Amino acid sequence: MQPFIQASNAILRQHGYRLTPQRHMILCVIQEAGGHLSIDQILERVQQQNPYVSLSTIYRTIDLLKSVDLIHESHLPGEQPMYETIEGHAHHHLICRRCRATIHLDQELLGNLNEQLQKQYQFHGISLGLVAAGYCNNCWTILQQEQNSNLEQE
Amino acid sequence: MQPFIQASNAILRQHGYRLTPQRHMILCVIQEAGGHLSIDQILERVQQQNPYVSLSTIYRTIDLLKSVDLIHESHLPGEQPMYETIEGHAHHHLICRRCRATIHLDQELLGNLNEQLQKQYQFHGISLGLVAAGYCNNCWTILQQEQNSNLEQE
DNA sequence: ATTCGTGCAAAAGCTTTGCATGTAG
DNA sequence: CTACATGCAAAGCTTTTGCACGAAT
Repeated sequence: MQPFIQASNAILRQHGYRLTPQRHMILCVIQEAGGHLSIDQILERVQQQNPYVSLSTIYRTIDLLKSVDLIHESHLPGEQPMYETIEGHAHHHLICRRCRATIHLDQELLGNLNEQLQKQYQFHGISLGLVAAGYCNNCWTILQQEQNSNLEQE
Repeated sequence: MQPFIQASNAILRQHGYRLTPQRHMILCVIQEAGGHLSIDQILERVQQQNPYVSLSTIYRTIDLLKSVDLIHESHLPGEQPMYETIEGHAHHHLICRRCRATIHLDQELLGNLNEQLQKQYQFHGISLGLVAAGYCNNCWTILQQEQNSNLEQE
């Protein structure tokens, strides 16, 4: 068994939950994807292994995994909520507004911002979420071309 | 008329839209609030001025204002989407998970992150959105007390 | 006259819940 | 045996859409 699953099992048991086959599948699917998965995508991939897993189980499991901090939810404006495993460190995202390509950014980018805010505003248990949206080089070029051809038509 | 409304009007007209009474009210409500407003809160405040404005108008107007970059949407996991005016500069937030107090953070906090990302990933037109969520000092104290009394009951 | 915007009501999603059945400890 | 999990179906929300009326150009 993968160490990731062993660790997850331990955490679940600490909270009084069992690692059922469904929960196991869902965890594996999310981890193997590496990146963001929506509820739909999780359902689809889980059902490839067992078509009888229901959508409500996905929802309930996601809630449960969130509550014990095994997975993290991020919710970009205009998008479905996405889920990914946490595995110890937070991460941030750089997204292309056009092709939706997503680059994962390192926690270090934000330096000591966490402690800074904690001190300055006396907040506790701060979690940071950075979303950077722009246009990747490729899409930027395409957009430029589109603009040019629009101008010519007028 | 406020300069903010004049500017908004100009931007709307540039895109071929009109500044209708409803759109005017919605813009004012969001700007006057200063911080984050949800769809519900916008509807409530708009209807204090005119009870016959419908929810679908709020949705449609919000979509339109987003599309011309007059307002910005942020969507924290487990919360409703929130809206605020942009007014030329990005801003970031520190939010208390319990009392919802919102502190506006300075753009400078993120330093040259923008240029850094631009160079490193060759992205263009990057806008940054930082959301920091935690517990303010007051709520943190209250939560501690609640936890203690829960333990005693068991 | 024609295009744009709104309100209403219905429809469409997405998410949660109640309940009976099944499973693990 | 008891508590926990699941699947199914129904209910609950939030958001979007179709359509007819009204307003602006």
